[in-house]
Amino acid sequence: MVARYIEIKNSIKDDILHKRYRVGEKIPSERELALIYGVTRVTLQKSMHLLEQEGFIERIHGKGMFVTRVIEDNVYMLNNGASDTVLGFSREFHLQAKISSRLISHKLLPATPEIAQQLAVLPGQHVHFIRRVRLIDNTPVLVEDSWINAAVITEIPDTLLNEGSLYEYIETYTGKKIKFYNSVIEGGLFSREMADLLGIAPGLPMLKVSGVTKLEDGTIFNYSFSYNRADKFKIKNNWVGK
Amino acid sequence: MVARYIEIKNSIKDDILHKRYRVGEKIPSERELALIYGVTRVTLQKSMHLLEQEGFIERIHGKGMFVTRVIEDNVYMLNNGASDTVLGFSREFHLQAKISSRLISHKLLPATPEIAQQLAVLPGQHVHFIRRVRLIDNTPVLVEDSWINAAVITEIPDTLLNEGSLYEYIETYTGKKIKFYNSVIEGGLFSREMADLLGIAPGLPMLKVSGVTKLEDGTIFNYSFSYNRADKFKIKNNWVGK
DNA sequence: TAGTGGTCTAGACCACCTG
DNA sequence: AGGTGGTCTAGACCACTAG
Repeated sequence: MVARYIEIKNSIKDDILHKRYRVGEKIPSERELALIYGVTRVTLQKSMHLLEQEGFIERIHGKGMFVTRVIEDNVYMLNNGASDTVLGFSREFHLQAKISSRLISHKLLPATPEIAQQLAVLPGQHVHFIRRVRLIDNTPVLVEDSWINAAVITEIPDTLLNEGSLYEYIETYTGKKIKFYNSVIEGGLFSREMADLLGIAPGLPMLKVSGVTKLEDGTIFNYSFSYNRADKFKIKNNWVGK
Repeated sequence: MVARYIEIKNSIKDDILHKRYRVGEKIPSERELALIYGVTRVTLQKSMHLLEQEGFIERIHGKGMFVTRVIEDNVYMLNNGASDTVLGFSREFHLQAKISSRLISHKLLPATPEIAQQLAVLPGQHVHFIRRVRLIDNTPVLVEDSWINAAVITEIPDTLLNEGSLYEYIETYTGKKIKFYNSVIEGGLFSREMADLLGIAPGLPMLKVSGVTKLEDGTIFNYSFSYNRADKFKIKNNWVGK
């Protein structure tokens, strides 16, 4: 059950990605597009506001809507903001490159006070601890530590952690979509331990992303840290006023 | 002329910040709030979707809307996403701390091809080059290089660059609001040159933010790089699905 | 079943931009 | 003046959650 305004947004995004509209070009007005797609202006506006937030168009009062210059790059974008859903690493990049993982550790542990607080469980409750090195085209690019509430996800097969998408597994396992991802990004340097796992020199620059992931019903299931090679990742940020 | 849904959003945000609603607490339903504020549900929903994006509440289908745990921290947040407008450094932090600047350089130069492309002007057109060290409570925390289209802003007083808010000056100068800020965030290490300007050791971790700033009519007026001490700044990221 | 948020309609008027 | 996006109304029905 996909909302009409999402379908329309994706349809127009497709038109932009397939160059049916060119960069800088004016696309049809709200009233025209509403007629074309057979919806009211309110619905169409929801689509276009989304598309603006995702950085594909600019809406300019009195003038119209224009296709934005798209940033191409040779590094990967964490959070390109161009998705309706929280995808996770595998689903985010699997179309662009070969994604794989090396499982370093997977244990069931009692939650420390800090972990318990972040996962909104009682200290001592069982949580999965998972450490993985993640690779793009067979090059290690990041280390990820995840704590997962074992009351939400009892069983996590190790084969999945080496190959599949954990987020996809959790969505099918729980029957709920992932909706929230609140994260904080910091800059830092790779420690000896992390650098060894990635096969690089310690002291190189790192982007650290930490945060919690929640299902659409508000359940927190994941608290994670990822330590990303700063030469491999950037973060895009499309700020639109009002 | 402030839109009603912005007023309502700010009113409820205020209620949260002043603890009139507590963390985790359920706030009144859309229908109740719409009645209270004397608007329709559609208008009220615009307010609440904004508030969700800014990370103050979570909307949960079938349950209600809940106040989110607010992250407190001893470092400063670049892009806390909690503003309707692009504020710039001075206006972003002046309520939290004493903000000042040290003007290192201010020249009028012909645009290089790269600068010209970013500012959407012809190479050789005049642009302001401004380098400033910016301080929070008298501690240097970042170096910022800005290129500003001199066709949009002819005159920039040096006193302003040492004391005031450049963005505020530009909004009054042009009579237009700043609407777009498209930026890219990277991790890196401080070079000798930058470290000397900040009075720190080279090789310390840095967050580099580069991007262009536009007015509400789409005019690009600023192309800038800022080099931020990674021990002083973080970036918050509230991802909400759909 | 009752209450919640999610989506959508068919209008209306306003503010901004261009010729 | 005519076209554009920005805001807002007064409804309606659907999907999810709880008791």
